[in-house]
Amino acid sequence: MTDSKGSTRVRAAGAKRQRLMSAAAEVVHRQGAERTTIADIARAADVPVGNVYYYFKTKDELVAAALSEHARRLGTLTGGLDALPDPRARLKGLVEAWVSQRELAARYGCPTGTLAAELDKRAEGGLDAEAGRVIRLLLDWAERQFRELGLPEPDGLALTLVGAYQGMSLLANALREPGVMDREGARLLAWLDSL
Amino acid sequence: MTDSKGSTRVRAAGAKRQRLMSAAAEVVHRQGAERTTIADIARAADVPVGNVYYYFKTKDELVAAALSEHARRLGTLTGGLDALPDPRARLKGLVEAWVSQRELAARYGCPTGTLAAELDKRAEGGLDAEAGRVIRLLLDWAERQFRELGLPEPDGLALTLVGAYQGMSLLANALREPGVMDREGARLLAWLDSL
Amino acid sequence: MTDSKGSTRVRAAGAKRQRLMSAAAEVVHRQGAERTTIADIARAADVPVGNVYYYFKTKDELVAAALSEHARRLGTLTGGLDALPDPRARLKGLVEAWVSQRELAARYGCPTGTLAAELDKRAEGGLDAEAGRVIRLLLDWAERQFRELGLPEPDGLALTLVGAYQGMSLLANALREPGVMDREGARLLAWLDSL
Amino acid sequence: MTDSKGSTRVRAAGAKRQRLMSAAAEVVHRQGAERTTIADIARAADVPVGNVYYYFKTKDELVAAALSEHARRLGTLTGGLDALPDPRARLKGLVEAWVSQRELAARYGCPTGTLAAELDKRAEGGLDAEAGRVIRLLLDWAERQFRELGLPEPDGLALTLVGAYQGMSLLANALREPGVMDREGARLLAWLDSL
DNA sequence: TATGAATGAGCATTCATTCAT
DNA sequence: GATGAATGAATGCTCATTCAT
Repeated sequence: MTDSKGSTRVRAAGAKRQRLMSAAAEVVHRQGAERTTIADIARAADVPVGNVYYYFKTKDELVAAALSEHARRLGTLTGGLDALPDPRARLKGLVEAWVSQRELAARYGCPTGTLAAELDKRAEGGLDAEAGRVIRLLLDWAERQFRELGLPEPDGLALTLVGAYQGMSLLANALREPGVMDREGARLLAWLDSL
Repeated sequence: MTDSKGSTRVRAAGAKRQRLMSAAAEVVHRQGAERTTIADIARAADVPVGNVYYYFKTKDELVAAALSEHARRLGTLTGGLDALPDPRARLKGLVEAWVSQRELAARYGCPTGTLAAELDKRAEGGLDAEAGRVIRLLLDWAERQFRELGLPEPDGLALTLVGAYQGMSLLANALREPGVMDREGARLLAWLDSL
Repeated sequence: MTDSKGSTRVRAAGAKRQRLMSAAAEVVHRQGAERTTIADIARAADVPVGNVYYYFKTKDELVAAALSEHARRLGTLTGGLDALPDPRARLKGLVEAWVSQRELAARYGCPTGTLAAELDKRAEGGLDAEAGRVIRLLLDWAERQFRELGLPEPDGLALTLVGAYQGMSLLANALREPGVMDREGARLLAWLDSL
Repeated sequence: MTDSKGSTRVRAAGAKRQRLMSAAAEVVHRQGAERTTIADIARAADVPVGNVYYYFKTKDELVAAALSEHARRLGTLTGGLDALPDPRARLKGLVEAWVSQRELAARYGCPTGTLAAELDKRAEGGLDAEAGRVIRLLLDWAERQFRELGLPEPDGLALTLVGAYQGMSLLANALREPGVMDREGARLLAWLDSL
């Protein structure tokens, strides 16, 4: 019931860190990593600029944090889908989740995909590999569903599915047409049913 | 055979501008628009920094030039394919061209796609729409082929084809696996044959 | 006598800002706004260049600060004169103050006047109007004195007085003759007595 | 009657030079010397940038040319007034000429005065002295008229007259009020009559 | 002479990162 | 831990001047 100052502080500190990660995820998705300044993120998280460095030693660490925040959100999504008994239903649920984000996708693209594309242009840091790892998480989850369905080459199917998602997000974004998400989403659902 | 002084100068000037466009296309593809400095492009084109501004008034104009250079190359590619009598063969030729670029795609992604993703995060300038327009060129070309084949919803098929390309490029890039291009390329060829 | 850390910091920060304003006022008066670089002001204020932007977001803001510094000094001058009981004595005190600055005027002109002339050539920014406002302060003060003397058309008299000051400063400056200030100053004193 | 190519060329060259001087006078008056680029003047004179340097070796020479163009125009004005039999009428004619330029003065100030103020802030070049010389021409002319009227201290009267002109131009400009020119102009006319 | 093109020094501004308290 | 302030390297862009023809 009582909170020692210490634990309050720790909790507050943890909250601050989380606030920074969340803000980083949002702002970086919207503006891209390169155009996002530490000050942007600090402002969004309502944390003084000088204080950010207590939680993240470099900007790259903050970008990595944004990435892992997106991974966490992806985990929450697939974790929820795992409750469904049918693997096919899980995959279709994933596609439906994508389509439900159509507006965001048309405006800013897939958070992980666009970040991956951006980070892959960097020579230094190793952040590029990090983005690949998050995408691999998604691929692995999809592959598990396809395998559970007993389909051949579940890894190839996962590649096709996730590739289609990245492609449709990019097109919706580049053309600024959320409708692309609906159209391609419907096609993917039909495809999943046909397997 | 002989060159008047005048035409030499004009040709040289044109050559320099072309050299800058080409350099911009390459460097921007490799480093991204944001991380590319005017100096980078100037160095790659072997042009003094100050002179770049004689040809392009702003960095944005140079990025636009890079984009249109990619559009030009795309035009060259599809223009060549147009010589083929069969639309299906043209589409398959396109996919094969994509696959043949697997190494570049795995390292830097699709030039137009990654640039579109980057530019779409900008509020100012009209550069974002510009990238969309280049992608639309590709979509339109593909749609024409599908229509010539007498297939229903040629625009949707084009969306699926180009989307698959963007997706596979992004995955190959994020995972640093050129093999993705081969695998998905083969699938696309089979799909085209099945239509 | 003792300074808490906080107040020291605040005072130091305020002192730095003031130092920048003061340096800007001086350097801009000497070199003109256009020929003055941020580095010039930073050097004069003994502040690292990059730090200047913590206090003033643009060069224009610094020029505006220089202007308001001059307005402040003008306010100090007229404020001191307000202590005199006789309005005529106040006006003559103003003229005497001008004459006492003869060397500075002959070298660099009236700070506000020359700045106004320079800024009025700019289309952008609202800085031109700003200079006019400072001059209006002087006009208004003079008008109040003339009105208190019960003279007709006090605004016209103020215009004549301030105009004469601007004119003599400009001539003294253009001819590099401080004597112009003495000569015209004496005439103004006689004129004030004759009213 | 016949024009050899040579003389045509010379005449054309002279015309070009004059066009440049005239353009320089106008543009520098409007934008100030510092904000005026060689390209601005070249454009206004319809002369290719590279060619400007054939007529004026440096930008400073062009500014000096602008100054001497203003001196020439001043000479034309006073030369015209010299035709009047009465010196007082000449002086009043000068004031009336000033007032007739009220709009220009309110917008850009006196060409010579503002240029003098700007150039006097320069250490190098000696252009500053040049501006003083043009103003001296005006002072001398006015002094001659006052002397011819048999008035004491004609040089002081000239100083007062020209100073008033500079002052009213500056105020009209700073306040953006052409009315200042009318008001002070009327006062000067009355003053001339009272002498 | 005429002219488009070339050159490089200089400047305002941004921003990640560090420091002092 | 918290915070405003400090720091300096980097970058886009301008422009007077020069060059090649």
